[in-house]
Amino acid sequence: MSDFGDYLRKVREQRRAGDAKFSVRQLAKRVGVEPSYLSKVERGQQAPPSEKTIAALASELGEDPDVMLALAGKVSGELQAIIRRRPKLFADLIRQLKDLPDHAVLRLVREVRDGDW
Amino acid sequence: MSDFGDYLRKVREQRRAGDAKFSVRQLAKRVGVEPSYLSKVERGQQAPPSEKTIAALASELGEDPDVMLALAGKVSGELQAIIRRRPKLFADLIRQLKDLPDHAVLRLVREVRDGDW
DNA sequence: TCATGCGTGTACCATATACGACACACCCCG
DNA sequence: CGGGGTGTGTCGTATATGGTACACGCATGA
Repeated sequence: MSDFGDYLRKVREQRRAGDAKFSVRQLAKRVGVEPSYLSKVERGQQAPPSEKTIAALASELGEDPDVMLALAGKVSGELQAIIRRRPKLFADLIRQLKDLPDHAVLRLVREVRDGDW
Repeated sequence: MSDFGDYLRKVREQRRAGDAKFSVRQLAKRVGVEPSYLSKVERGQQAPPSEKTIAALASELGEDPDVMLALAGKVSGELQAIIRRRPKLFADLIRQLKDLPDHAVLRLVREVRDGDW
């Protein structure tokens, strides 16, 4: 049940179909880890990498870092820092939004972006 | 520069002024850790405890767990799980709210709470 | 045939996290 | 003066995290 590994493998193989630069070995090299390590991660024999490594993978693969981190069971340190600055405020808000449907949350995002906030 | 330790000590000593049950030893016992450990945490000789222990401390002291976790440099696993379920949505929203003043965010919280969402 | 690249198996490891165990010196009060 | 409670110093440690190092067998193409 390695969500992260399965996803990583799937994406990498897709990229690889059109570009040999996406072999385990070459990707590992660009990302800065050992090929055997990356291989184990893909097969779920190894827990997902650190945030730093995941970010590098996402960047190389053209994927969303937040999504990949989520699959790894993590939340980016940057987001955590934002929350920590105003813990009550953000904790309340997030809990309120927990069960709201996507479109409602999205509406909020847009409202904030476009509004005179 | 131990934010967490200083805060903990301050709060505990306040409670202690009116109730001897808030000695290091007795609080430690209720919380389920060794007194020497708690003492070191208060003085910043020891990194802040785990989320579980912080939650127990907050509960015993009548403090907000999210605030104490924030002082410890953490974000509750519960909140992280909410974010992980819809990473893009929440990541976008949180980043948008990053520099908004408190009252604006608060307005949002209320809006969601009261609205026909 | 042989160098090159591929994915992977095995073994090992450095650092961080989150504490526990125990003893010591001090103070109070009965 | 002794028994209980107080805070703290020292030492040790189990587990998790996030990897590295190296070798093996297979494929492929020159």
